[in-house]
Amino acid sequence: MDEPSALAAFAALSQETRLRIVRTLVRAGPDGMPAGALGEAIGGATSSRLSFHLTHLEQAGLVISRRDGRFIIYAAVLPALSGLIAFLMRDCCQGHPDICAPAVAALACSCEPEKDDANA
Amino acid sequence: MDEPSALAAFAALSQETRLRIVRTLVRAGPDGMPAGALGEAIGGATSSRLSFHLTHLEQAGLVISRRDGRFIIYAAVLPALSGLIAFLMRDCCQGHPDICAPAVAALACSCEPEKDDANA
DNA sequence: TCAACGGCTCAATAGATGTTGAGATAACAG
DNA sequence: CTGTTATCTCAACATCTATTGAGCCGTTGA
Repeated sequence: MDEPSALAAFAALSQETRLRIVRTLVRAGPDGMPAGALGEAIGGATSSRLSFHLTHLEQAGLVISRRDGRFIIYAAVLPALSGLIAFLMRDCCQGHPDICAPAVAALACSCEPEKDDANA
Repeated sequence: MDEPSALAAFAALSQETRLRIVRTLVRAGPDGMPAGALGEAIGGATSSRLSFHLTHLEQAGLVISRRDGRFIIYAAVLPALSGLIAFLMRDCCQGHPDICAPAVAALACSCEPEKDDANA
């Protein structure tokens, strides 16, 4: 993750429609979901607007697309998201992990939606 | 962390000068550094430009300021940064940690300044 | 082949954003 | 009190960005 990539990613995430798209795709998991369903999930997005934002997100490397019949399936790119924050937090504590430990711990919790379901 | 806050934070980070400010402050640690030194560290920022961006970052909750004599010291707000990615990754694996484990692991490594940073 | 459907592309418009330069404010030293 | 340093404020301008609506492309099934 270099500076231009990070800038592009943050810019992509700084827009309401795009942020909702990414969050919806994160929840959708690795299988992703088609553009149309995405539009319904986030609400009030015309075909053209949705396409514009999806293209923007794909160019920023935050989502990927694949065609399945007449649908186009989009999915979130999790490594891009984590790489983003890694870029931001790099050298955050200069060898003093106690400084940033709370921050890192908060991140790990985002994987556990309250239910302590075991591994898979 | 709610959606409007996250949008403001991502917008704040989507600008080259501001991203550099935040990263410089993250490296500077909890003690922060004065605006002038910050300007020299990131290069080519006039007083007015720097102030504009610092105000923007402070309103987004990513940095805080305090006056020390005739200096104004700025420092990064680490919880805001981690809260940001937690908001983004929430429910990322729906109870299947193996999906997002690599992403989370990448974040934890950002505390170790072992790898050489080739930022642009 | 055709029509229906899902999604994309394009150009124009309106709104948001960053930069600049001059000036103002606050604190310190003499 | 005066000058200097450090930083902020303000208004104008140039630039970038999002939205809209019309139209196009590819896939499917009869």
